[in-house]
Formats: sequence, C-alpha cells, structure tokens
Amino acid sequence: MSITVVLDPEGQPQELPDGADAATLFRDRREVLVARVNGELVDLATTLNDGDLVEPVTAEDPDGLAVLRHSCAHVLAQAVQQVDPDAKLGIGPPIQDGFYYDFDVDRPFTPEDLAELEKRMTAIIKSGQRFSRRVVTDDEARTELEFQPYKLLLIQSKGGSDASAEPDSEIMEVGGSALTMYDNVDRRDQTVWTDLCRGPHVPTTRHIPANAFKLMRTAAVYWMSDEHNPQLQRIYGTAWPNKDQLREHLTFLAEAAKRDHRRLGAELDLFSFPEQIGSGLPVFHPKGGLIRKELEDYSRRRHEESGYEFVYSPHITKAGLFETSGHLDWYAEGMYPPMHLDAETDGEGNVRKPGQDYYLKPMNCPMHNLIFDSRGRSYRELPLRLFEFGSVYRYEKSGVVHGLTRARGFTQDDAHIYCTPEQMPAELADLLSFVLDLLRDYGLDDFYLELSTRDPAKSVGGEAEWEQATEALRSAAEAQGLELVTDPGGAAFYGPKISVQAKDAIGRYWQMSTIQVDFQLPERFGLEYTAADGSRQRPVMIHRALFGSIERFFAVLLEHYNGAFPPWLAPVQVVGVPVSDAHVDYLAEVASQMRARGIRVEIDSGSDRMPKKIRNATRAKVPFIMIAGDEDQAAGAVSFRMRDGTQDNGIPVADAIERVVEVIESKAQV
RNA sequence: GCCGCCUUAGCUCAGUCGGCAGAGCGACGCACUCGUAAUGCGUAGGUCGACGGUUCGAUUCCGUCAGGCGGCUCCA
Repeated sequence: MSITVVLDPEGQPQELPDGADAATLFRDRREVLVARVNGELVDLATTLNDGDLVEPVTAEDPDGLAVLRHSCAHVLAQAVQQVDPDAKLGIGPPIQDGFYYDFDVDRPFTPEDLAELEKRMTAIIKSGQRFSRRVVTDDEARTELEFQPYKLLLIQSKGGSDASAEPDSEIMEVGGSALTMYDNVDRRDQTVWTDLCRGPHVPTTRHIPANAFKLMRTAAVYWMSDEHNPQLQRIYGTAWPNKDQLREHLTFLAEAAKRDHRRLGAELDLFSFPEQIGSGLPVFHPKGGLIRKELEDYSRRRHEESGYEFVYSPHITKAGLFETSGHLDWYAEGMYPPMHLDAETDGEGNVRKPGQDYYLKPMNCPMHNLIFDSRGRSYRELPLRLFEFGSVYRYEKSGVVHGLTRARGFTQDDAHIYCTPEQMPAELADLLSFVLDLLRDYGLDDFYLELSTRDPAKSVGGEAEWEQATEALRSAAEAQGLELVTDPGGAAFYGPKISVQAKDAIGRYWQMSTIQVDFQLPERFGLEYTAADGSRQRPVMIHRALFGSIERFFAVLLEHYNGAFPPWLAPVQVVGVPVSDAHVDYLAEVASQMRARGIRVEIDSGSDRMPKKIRNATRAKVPFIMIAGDEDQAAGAVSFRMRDGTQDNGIPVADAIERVVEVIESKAQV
C-alpha cells in the first residue's frame, strides 16, 4: 500500500509508503521544522493521508519561526523546573521577536538566574530531546497536571478537549481539536519533561539553534492579565533561525536604545525632568524650546489657513464642569485629586460656607464646549473649529510614566469641531487629509490607519449614531487609500475613533493623530445651534489632536531623526568654525548676513582647535558646519561640512546663504 | 498601583568585604594659532538621592520615602 501526497508549493505529487509521516517526506531537509498539511500547521511526526497537500515550513516562514520560539519557551520552562521542581507553569507563547513563559515561583528571578537558565537551556537543546505529541482526555490531563494549578485553570476555562474555542494567540496550551500533552523524550527514550500544549513543535530540541536565543528580562505579570489574580514571574526571551539574525536583532535594540529620546534629550540639552518638579513633568531647555516653537509655529500657521479659530482656556476648573462632562464618573482615577478651596467654618467648627473642589484639567473639551455655548449659534457658523495648544494634567500611575511619551503634564494641539450631522462626513474626510499632509511636512510619510469601534460594555449613546459615525470615519479612512485596520471595542466610551499610526526611521510605529466623534458631550452640555428652519439642533462634535501631545510628538520626531533634525527644525542651523582665530571676524560678518535672513547661526570662537570644534558641532548634529580659513576668506567664500562628513569648499558667501535659506524654506532634510 | 533592578562630580561610570571617595568627558585657567570627529598642562567641583534605624563609626547593612529603568496593568 502506498499513498500519494502533493507537495506544496511546487505541486509535485509524491508517493509514500502507507503510514508515512511528514518527517519522512522531508528527511533530507533539516531546516524543515513543521509542515502545513492541508493548510494546518502540524508536527513533522504527523501521519499523512492519501491526497494531503503538504508544505514544508522552515524558520524563514513566520509560522515556522513562531513554532521555533514556542519550542524554545518549552526548553526554558524545562530549565526552570530543573532548578526549581516546584515552579508552577503558566503560559508560554511565542511573541514578536521571541517568546515568554510565566511561572509561579517563591522567589522572583534575578539576572544571575537568567545566566544559569541560559546554560541549562543550551544543555537541553544539545541533548537532542524529541518533542512528542500525545492526545489525552480531560480526566487524564487533570490527573497528570494535578500539581499545575494554572494548567488546570486553562483546561477548565477553555473547555478541555471538546473546545470549539478559537485558538488564542497568547494561549498555546489548549484550544486545538483535542487536548494534547507534549513529552520531551531524551535519546534513551526517557520522558524527561512534559507540558500541556496544543503545539505544534519542532521535531527535536536540536532544531533550536543553541547560539541564536537569549533570555532578555524578567517581569511580574498578573495571571490572565487581571490585576485581581495572583502575580506570576515572566521571563522574556528572544530566538532566531541563526546566530546572525540574533546579532542583528540585538544590534537593532542597541540602535533603538541609542536614539531613545530621553537619552538624546539630555545629550543635546533639549529638556529634562527635574525631580524637584515631579515625576512626568518636563521642562524644555532653550534648544528644545526652539524646536518645539518651530513645531508649534508651523502648526499654528497651517491651522489658521485651514479655517480654525484660536481659543485659550485655564488649567483648572471647578468640579461641576467635570461632572457635566462626565469625567468625574468615567475618568476620576486619571485626574489629579482636587484642591478644596474657599470653605469657611465658624468658631464651633460648623461649616458656614461649604467651599469648592477645583481640578486640574485632564482634557480641554469641556472648556471649548463652554465657548461654543457662550451665545446662541447659527448653522451659518458651522463647522466651527476651535483650536488650542491646551496643557492638560493626568495623574498617570507611577509605573507608566515614560519620558515625554507618557507624561503627567503635557500640551495637546487640541481642536474641537462642531458641525451638523450632514457636514460630518465631509469634515472628517478633510480633517484626515489635513492631518496626514501636516504629518508629512514634519517628515513622517509612512502611515496606516486604525479604526476603533464601540465596546458595548463601555460606551454611551445609541446604536444608530455609533453606526453612523463609525461608517463616516471608515469611509474617510478608505478615501485615503492607506491600510486600515480595525480595533474592535477599542473606542473611548463617548464615540468611535480613527488614529494615524506613523512609521519612524527604524521601522517602529507610533500612534500619532486621533480623530474622534463624540455624541456624548454635546448632549451633556446641551449644545445647540439654530438651523435654517429655525429649529434647535444638536451639533456633532469631533475631537482631534494631530500631535496627540506636543511632548510626545517631539519625542517621536527626536527618535525618528535620531536628533539630526532637518534644518528648519534644528535649534542651531549653522556653526561657524574658523580655521584659526584670525578668521573669526570674517565668519562673524558672514553670520550676521545669515541672521538677517533668519538663519540660526553660531560662531565657535572658543579656544579649541579646529578639529575639536568640528567634532563638537558634529556631535551636536548641526546641519551645516561653516568653515573659513585663509583660502576661503581670500575668495570671499566659506566651506560647508555636512553631517554625513561630505565637504563642499569655496562656496561664495551669497551662494552659501541662499543654499541654507533654500533648505530651510523647503523643509528638506540634509 | 504591582514585581524586580537602579540612584557615587554637570555627564558616563570605577570604588569602599563598614573607617567620610576616584577616572574619563564636560566646565574654568594658562600655553599652543592650528584646514575637516579629541593639542598639552593645570584648577575647581561630591552631606556617595532624602530621612530614620543598627553600629564606636554608615556612601557601604536594614527600613521608609523620592526619582529612574525594565515589564504588568493602564494610555479616556
């Protein structure tokens, strides 16, 4: 007897003995880790049937790499249990770039533990254990896993072997068509370790490259991500098809760390977080302030041109406003606690005047609503676009504060647009174009859009209006021709949202602008306009921030450019370096001509030698280093050295100035 | 907020098995007058994050707090 299977993707029929498995088919190809049989990812030990469509899957395939990483997680868990046989196992899935495994252990892991575990993992990998799949009944599993409470919970919550539940990306243990255990069998056929797992796995631990994995860090996590559950200790690891790819990944991480905005901010003297002010509350130094001012000035100009009106509002307000807006119901936890003011008591301690609570504002919208509502509004005024660089304060939990990207005090480039329901679709479409255009001007040009839809458990407002707004957002998004992903249930309680995700220079995506439709606030504030027919109508309100927060946007650009801002944003655009002291006056004269054209130029007249000055200016990432010595001076010229080290000598002064001006005005990068 | 780690000169970091500390860079001064990423010499600069405790003695050990880092949760 024999069977015939079809090899994918070549489409080659292949004859095999009856009962053959995929491993037989690929026995000469060690790089094959698993197989895709009729579209389903399975172990190579899976028995094939006549007519199966079989595709080899290697670590170069994303699915294959995930299997490799998942198997590596098993090796980690085995190593942990070698050290601590009482360690209780949580879940251990593959993730972006690696894997993790959660453990309930008496003592958190230390960096020394990780080094020890890595050694043991290497030994396990080299021992060549086979991953052997075994189908079990629920009862058998429960007996075997008697001392693994978390695995028991998984069986229970996922319904065991008859689970029809969708496979969960995070939970690799259960969720297949049957409940399975994976035995690690050593070369003497002894089962040395076992884990509940739906698989699949690589054939043997030898298929995990022993020199291409690394344990990265530890973390405490809540079981099932719920803070009411017990805390487990997680170990994160990374694993790759080969040593070179591991090295490449580690290099990438080092590169990302080098351009961390917190580090660049200190190095380039842009901003700081003085401890005396408080966690998450930044101050901008002159150079950072200049960049920020350029960002803001350009934004202001574009907003003016696009029909926005500028408003200003205070930083604190009485509690009543946030009662009206609903913030105190929905968001009090994220707000700084109130200041209680103006209370008066008499001599006996009786309250004569109850006083008032004042809150720092976490959002600008309630204030803008009051501006809308300050007088009767006509349909002729709509869309009314109110814009403010509004500083807000949010009491972020201490563990989440993170440089400028997650601060407690920050400034939103916040606008609220009031329009009729009929105007909404066109307004949203224009808005999105405006936002994307502006982001491109700042140097970000690779985007995708994310549409966050209603979470029924956490929302207000009617089904129909949500539907209408969501569709309006969707069609505005689709009109951009960009990739659109949906984030089901990700919307805020008051309305659906589109966010723009922008890719930076090293391939990371950042959530930038958000555009959010709100039915709730116009209702709560009783906002109205008079329609053409004289009736009172409720406007639709759109919240939108382009930068999100200026601080955060600043941080993203800083990392995107690695501190080397394009000249229009560079705090110092030109540094003059004299070859010797004798050329300082000449450069100063050129500099004053440049200043007259609005160029930010400094002359380094210090006592350093010329190469040192060039080094300093290079490290400050100044776009143009303007050098002048005898030759340049005699020719009425200067020489430019650019950030990449390229050199252009003997440029006539007038041409040099034009060149800088041109680059600044065109917002080009150099 | 939770878990772990960390905090020594402006910055990056040594160091003290408990006897009050060092380097490089930076700053400042002097000399050098110099053509593309560090000229040389010198000077100043630290209540070793804060407060308590243990100790004859604490920067070092313990505790609390503040700030930071990596995760978790959160990101309206």
